[in-house]
Amino acid sequence: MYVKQLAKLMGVTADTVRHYTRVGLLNPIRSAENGYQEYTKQDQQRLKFIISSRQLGFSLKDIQHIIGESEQGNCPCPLTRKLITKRLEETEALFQETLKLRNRMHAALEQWDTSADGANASDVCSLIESFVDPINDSANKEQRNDD
Amino acid sequence: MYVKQLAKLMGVTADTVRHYTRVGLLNPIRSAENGYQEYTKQDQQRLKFIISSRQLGFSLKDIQHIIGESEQGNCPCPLTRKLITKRLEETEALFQETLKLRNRMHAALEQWDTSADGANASDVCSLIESFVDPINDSANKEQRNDD
DNA sequence: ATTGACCTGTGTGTTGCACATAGGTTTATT
DNA sequence: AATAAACCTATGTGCAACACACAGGTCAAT
Repeated sequence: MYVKQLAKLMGVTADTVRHYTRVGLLNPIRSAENGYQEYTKQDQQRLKFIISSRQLGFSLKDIQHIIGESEQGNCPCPLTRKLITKRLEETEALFQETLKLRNRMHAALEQWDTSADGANASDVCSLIESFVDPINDSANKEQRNDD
Repeated sequence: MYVKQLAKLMGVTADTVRHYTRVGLLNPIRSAENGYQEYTKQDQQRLKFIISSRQLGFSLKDIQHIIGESEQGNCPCPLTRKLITKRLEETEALFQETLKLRNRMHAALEQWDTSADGANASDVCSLIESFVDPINDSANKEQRNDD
């Protein structure tokens, strides 16, 4: 089975399969005849595992470590638990940051709705330069208490 | 003013200032004496603009375009409005994806709380391989209607 | 034999910096 | 003045997870 076929079968791109191969997560056999990578059922199962792991937020390096543990005969589950805890913290942080960014962007669009282009004196773009974040604005600091 | 001083003054790292310089967003003058980059008040204002723009979700390339418009004598505000609309869509998408990922991770931790390590037959990690996403599980599809 | 469609591996680009390195400058000390 | 320590600089490279461009190989139909 060549790269494209495996990719299609598993619902990813051929480039993704090649990438996993390059970093050593998949180990196809190089055909002596045409130099193509031949993927086996094992690779297919492995790819399935990678996709599942990615969906749970593990990095490719995480997956390498987990597979490494397993291949050394150790139970990888403790490592898996430890890693997902760390990734969850990161995801939580990203979530909060993205939420705040989204709110800032909404606030900007609202402010810009009622302000004409180039109304203010500015050097580059009056919209951006005159935007004031309603959350971090010092006039609103009475609402918060974390400084 | 050298790179470190400007960076400290504006609350970013020297590497960040160097990066902005490398991509052409800042235009310091190279001292003929020691080869160092000399930043002026103009660069300082420009950096302030960049930081504000980044906080609103603009990419460095967006900022380049906005500045380019401004330097060509055009009002960059229409472009700014257009760009932030696109970025907001992306941020919204990222937000939703991050939210779903977070939920999946929480669900996994819950499932794994009550399942012992290596309890299932598996090839790499029983936890990951036996995890079933409660949202995308076919048994729960009656709750959704988007397929 | 030849055309065209499709496939392959390899190399490079993407984003926004952080880090490593080698060397220059400044300050303090002897 | 010489020297050492502390600090600074520019430049090159690394990171994550692929996507894309490129040159060429393969296969079926003509």
